[in-house]
Amino acid sequence: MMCGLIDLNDDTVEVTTSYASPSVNLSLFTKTTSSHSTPVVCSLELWHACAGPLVSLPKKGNAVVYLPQGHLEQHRIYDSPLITGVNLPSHVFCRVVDVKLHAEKGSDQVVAQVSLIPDSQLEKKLGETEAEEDDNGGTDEKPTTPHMFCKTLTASDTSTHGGFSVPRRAAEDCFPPLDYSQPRPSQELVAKDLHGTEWKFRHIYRGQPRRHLLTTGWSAFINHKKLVCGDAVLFLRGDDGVLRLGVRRAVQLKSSYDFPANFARQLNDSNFNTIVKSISQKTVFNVCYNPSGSKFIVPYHRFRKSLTNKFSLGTRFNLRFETEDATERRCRGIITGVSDIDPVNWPGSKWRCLTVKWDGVEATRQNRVSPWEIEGHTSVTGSAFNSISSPVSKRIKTDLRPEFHVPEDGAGGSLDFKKSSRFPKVLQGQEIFSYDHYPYGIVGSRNSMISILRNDLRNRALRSSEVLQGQEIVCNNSMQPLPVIHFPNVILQPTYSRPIIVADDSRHLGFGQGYLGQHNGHNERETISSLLTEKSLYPNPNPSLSLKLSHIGPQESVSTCRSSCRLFGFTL
Amino acid sequence: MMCGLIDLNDDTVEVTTSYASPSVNLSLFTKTTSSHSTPVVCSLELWHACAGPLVSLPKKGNAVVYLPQGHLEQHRIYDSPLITGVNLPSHVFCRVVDVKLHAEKGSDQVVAQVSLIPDSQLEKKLGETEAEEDDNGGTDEKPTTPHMFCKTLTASDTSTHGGFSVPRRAAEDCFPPLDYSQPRPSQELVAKDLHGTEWKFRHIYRGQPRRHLLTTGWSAFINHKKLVCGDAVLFLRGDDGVLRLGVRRAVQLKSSYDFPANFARQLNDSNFNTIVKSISQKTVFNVCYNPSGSKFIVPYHRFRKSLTNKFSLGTRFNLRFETEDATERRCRGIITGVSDIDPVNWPGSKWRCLTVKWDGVEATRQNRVSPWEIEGHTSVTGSAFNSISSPVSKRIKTDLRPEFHVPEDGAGGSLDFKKSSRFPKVLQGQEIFSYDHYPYGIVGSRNSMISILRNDLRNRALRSSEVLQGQEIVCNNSMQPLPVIHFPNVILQPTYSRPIIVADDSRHLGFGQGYLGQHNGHNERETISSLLTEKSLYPNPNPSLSLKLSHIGPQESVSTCRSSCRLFGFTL
DNA sequence: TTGTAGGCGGTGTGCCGACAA
DNA sequence: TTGTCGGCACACCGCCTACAA
Repeated sequence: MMCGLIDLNDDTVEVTTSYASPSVNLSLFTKTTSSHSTPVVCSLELWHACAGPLVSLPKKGNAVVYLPQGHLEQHRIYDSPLITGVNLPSHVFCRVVDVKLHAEKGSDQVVAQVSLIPDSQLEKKLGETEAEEDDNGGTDEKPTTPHMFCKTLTASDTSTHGGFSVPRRAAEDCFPPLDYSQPRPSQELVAKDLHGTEWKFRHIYRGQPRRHLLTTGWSAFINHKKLVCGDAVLFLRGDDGVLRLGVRRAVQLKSSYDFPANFARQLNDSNFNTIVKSISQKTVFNVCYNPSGSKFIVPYHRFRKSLTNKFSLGTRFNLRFETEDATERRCRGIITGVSDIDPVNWPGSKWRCLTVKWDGVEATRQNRVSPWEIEGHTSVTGSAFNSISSPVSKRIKTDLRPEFHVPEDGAGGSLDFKKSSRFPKVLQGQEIFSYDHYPYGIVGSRNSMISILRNDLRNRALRSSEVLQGQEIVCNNSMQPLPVIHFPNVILQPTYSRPIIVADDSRHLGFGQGYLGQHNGHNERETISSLLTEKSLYPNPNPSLSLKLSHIGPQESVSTCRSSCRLFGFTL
Repeated sequence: MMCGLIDLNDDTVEVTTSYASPSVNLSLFTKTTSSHSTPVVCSLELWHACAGPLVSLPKKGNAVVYLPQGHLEQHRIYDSPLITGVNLPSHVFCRVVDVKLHAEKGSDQVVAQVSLIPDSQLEKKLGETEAEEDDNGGTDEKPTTPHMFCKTLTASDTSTHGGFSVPRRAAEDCFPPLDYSQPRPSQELVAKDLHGTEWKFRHIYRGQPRRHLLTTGWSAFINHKKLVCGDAVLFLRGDDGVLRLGVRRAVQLKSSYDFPANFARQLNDSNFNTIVKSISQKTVFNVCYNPSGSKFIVPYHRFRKSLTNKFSLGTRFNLRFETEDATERRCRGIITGVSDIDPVNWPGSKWRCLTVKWDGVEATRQNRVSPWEIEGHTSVTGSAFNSISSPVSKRIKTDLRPEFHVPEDGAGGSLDFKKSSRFPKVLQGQEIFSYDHYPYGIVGSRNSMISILRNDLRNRALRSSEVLQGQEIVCNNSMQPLPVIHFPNVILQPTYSRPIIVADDSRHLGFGQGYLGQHNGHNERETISSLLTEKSLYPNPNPSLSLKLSHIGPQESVSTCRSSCRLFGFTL
């Protein structure tokens, strides 16, 4: 289920050592890629822009430590029968033979395929205080200034009712100029995604006051990528003049029909037996490295440094991490213990061997970290949480040069990893939602994600047999099983004439753009689940998801809503 | 990708010999079945009705011959690297341990899972003239008379424009009676398919003259099953009063997204290495037996008999077979040679070892048959092709007892196979199309299959990324890549105000029910392929498959057709 | 008896400017 | 500057009868 192969090699340093060609069978990969036949020469920038600011990748020739334990954790095949009894070292010292960038077909999630070869020389050198290897840190960072912007999709952007509202500066920066002398200038935009697929949009400058809009073509894009309110799109105009676009999801799309394919691919591609064999024979093996998953490939220097660090109980530390909305954040904690997380299978492993206690509200974070993840207590002024509490006035920032910043490297010294530092702040455009600044949007807790709805629900779920998680099948007025979403303790409310969905603690969870019917009026507050059941009655000639609304706001008559729905993924 | 497990065992004779329980890992099967959680107690009749009149299945305890060569042929993994070098006997004598009936999830195609155990006793007995084993031929055929009918779907039946026209006798025979005293009597029908899924339909008796119709719910069924004009549905009311319905496709649906799953399942389920191991160790193994594929499980007696037959060159023979429209037919030929089809891998195999020359128009059939497939020249009066040339006056026949017929067994003696002889003629309802009797339908050559079209094409292909075979992706007026079907040498024509699709030799291939627009008129006859390209231009606000029409019939103004399309599978 | 055509109401989609935050 | 709303055009869906084969 992958395509859009991106060869990173153009951009990497020449590897001084030469390695044998990979011995692992990549036939599955090759087949799948060729079956989609996308010989993509795609933008490295786009991959990194989609990956987010904190994603770092090893480069060809780098020395790294591979942690099988973390790899298994990511792939959730920890309890697979294949794995038990594997006698693998918990830390495998390797050279990076190759790095290839991919994007998952269904979700557009970025993935890197890293080819590693075990290098026992590295383990021997562990104790030595040799000079740092020439990893040639950032010298090859071409000072390209791609014109790009990233915008969190609003309810209107993802509604079936209209198109995409382009921030003015973004349009001027990234899109070809329009002839503003015309009354309604417009042009056709063509943008390539990570897979090399071309998307065409009508770009028009109209309205009073005038603004940039993407109209025709936008809905198809939204549908195809299954984007919902709260996700973000990014446009990027390279020096070659080619317009590219990418996607960053607020919640990782775990498409029901993607999962098995991915699972199979992972099992095949990084089949653990193959990896075990390769490691014992010191031959090249491939791992699929999902940057948003667990970081089981660690720069050698960072790992070595973490070994020399003293982690006494009570030591304070910092940890940088990336939130789901691509914001880089820090949090602080205190080391409370050192112990194996899995003493049976992985005795002596450093993988998440530190138990910690987090400061403040971060207490909900998992209480284990790996030594190389944390940084010594550097004096950071300001609260670690100011990005939450401070009002964010702008939702979008174009990539202006002065805003570049090089992330402080703290104690880790990850110079041998290529950071996505070219677009460090841009992705912060995906701001953390707050009621104050995003009144009709989505409350972005990781576990509450509602989008604007429409009848696609029916099309997609019924015709394509994609039943979404959390849905129940009930018989509705179409007389066929329809997926119905249960919103426990959620109340549907209208805002003006269009409904918004509100949790019973009055948080706004989203709103829809359906039409309010002229049916029997209702003023009571009722939960949606009951309403769905009540409305799922025969006969009703036109099947649609019928919801009753409670009364709120300036709406006089509130009644049944024949909702126009767009709903992709959803947990509550 | 299977569900709808049907246990045949209730209906089979008690097996006298007891066998070890299957040693083959069925976990994949079990998992998949349970994941769909359809603990179906489903009708054996329905399975056989869907399978067609000529499908025969072995029963528990039967003696059979398994031909690995034919198995591999069916699974098209003949050239798989897994298979080379396998040293398997070409004929494996087995006992049937178990038979389980399934239906494929995507296509509703019937499949049987047959568990076999090698039995060397059978091979030893080959030469003996022992009394026939008690296979208990047809004694357990309960004289149930299920009320059923099978109807080939018309263009109107599959159109988005309306519902399903139920033949009167069929409705009276299979559906609960309506209160005809009412002006428009109606009821809700619930019917279970092979998977146990319930489908609900509004059954109404209305119109002038009055007729039975299925309205609400029908479109959803058509969509879900991806049925097109030319396919057939069958309804069956069992003695338990439960209404069931099945599907027979005119052209086997090779859904693009089903295929990989099936392929994987087959590889896993009847993994050839496993089978090879089982045969050498004489343990139970499972094969997925697709009755419409190659018949690689042959009744022991039939196989033995075929060995004793003398097939001298020039011998005339009959062969019964099933056409794609479920009609049982015969054709005649003459034996021209005896030779191994694959002397390298399967020397001495009887699998399709006879080369033959067919009489008349059947010359296009493949020129190899297996000895047990053919029957000696019995005196059959009438042409072998009369079912083609004779006009078929009725498209539907209810299952009236007097119409039962027991198929002649010819020389094969397949008494130890359970035949679907309960509904021998009903499925002939899927008649061979002819222009005379089916003027607006589909010309049913195996390689020309067009259905009514609608915008589902866009929904399904674009949103669900199901691109149909034979389609090309071009940019149309929605500004996104849309699948566009190329009809070489095909001309679109209107009939009254709705278009029909006509081949350039003036055969009607089908028709659509789109609305004719008020755009630029065209009277020329043009091929669709060029029209599609021409109309795929920006700007056009409402994306749809735009076709120009040539002028024909009583339509005054012929112009661009914003077609309402339903198109599932298609080759031309 | 039943296949197809035309009528028509309901509703979803998507482009537009108005308006206000 | 840009998010949302109401209006609107238009196309599709599906239920109905008329008519004719």
